[in-house]
Amino acid sequence: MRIATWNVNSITVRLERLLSWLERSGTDVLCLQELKCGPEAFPAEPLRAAGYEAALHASGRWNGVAVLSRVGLEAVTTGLPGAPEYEGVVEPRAVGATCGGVRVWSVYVPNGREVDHPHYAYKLRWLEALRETAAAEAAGGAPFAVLGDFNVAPRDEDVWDRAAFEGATHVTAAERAALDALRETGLSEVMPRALKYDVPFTYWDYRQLCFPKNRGMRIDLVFGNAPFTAAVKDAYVDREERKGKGASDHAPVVVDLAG
DNA sequence: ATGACTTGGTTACCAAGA
Repeated sequence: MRIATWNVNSITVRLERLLSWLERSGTDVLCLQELKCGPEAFPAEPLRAAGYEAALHASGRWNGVAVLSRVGLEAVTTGLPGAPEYEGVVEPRAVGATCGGVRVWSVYVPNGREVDHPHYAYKLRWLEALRETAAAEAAGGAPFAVLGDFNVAPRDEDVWDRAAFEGATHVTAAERAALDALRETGLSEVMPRALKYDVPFTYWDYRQLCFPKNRGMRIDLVFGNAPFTAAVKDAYVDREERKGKGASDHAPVVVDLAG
């Protein structure tokens, strides 16, 4: 089974690329983030025609997540239990589903903006809610994974220049501690191969030729429990999808499971 | 040079992304 996660930065703009990539990659289950559409604008019909059911959590202009599956889609959970509010709103940033016997969550962790911004405290609260859900679901013998845009670089080498991130979000001790707390629920990270260069970055800013210069970040992550990671045969970042006109600023992370 | 793209919406500018 091939499982992937991809922040598409608008499913409306990316639809033709998405359909093309699904066919080319042969992905069975895809976790999507930043749909940037409401449920009325979600392209359920073209995806169904391509063979994919969808579990959706979306509300409009910002955020929005989905799980696409062509191997079954059951036990959908819309939203993270206990998710915190931001400015009075619980944003659509998580959706869970069981696909072909594998329990997956597609997550879009809040950006945080600046370390002294309320969005940063919200990010840490949101990661704590994710930890609680993982603690409730990761135990047991069934494969379980959380995949998505975490907006956290786990290690210093996961950003193109550590000095450029001094004082910035995505690299702070508190954010990395939140990932450590997630690991303590029994999850470990599935480290993808890089198809070029040494570190498998997953995001490159649109500006300043960041992609050609490989000024990237590794912030799209996969955490699985032991039954999930034991089944992993291969994992890589498909940086080819970041190329060309009309690309998302994130590349898909692909995981191949035995069976 | 406190910006350099891209996206969708309170559109001919703005917020947000990271």
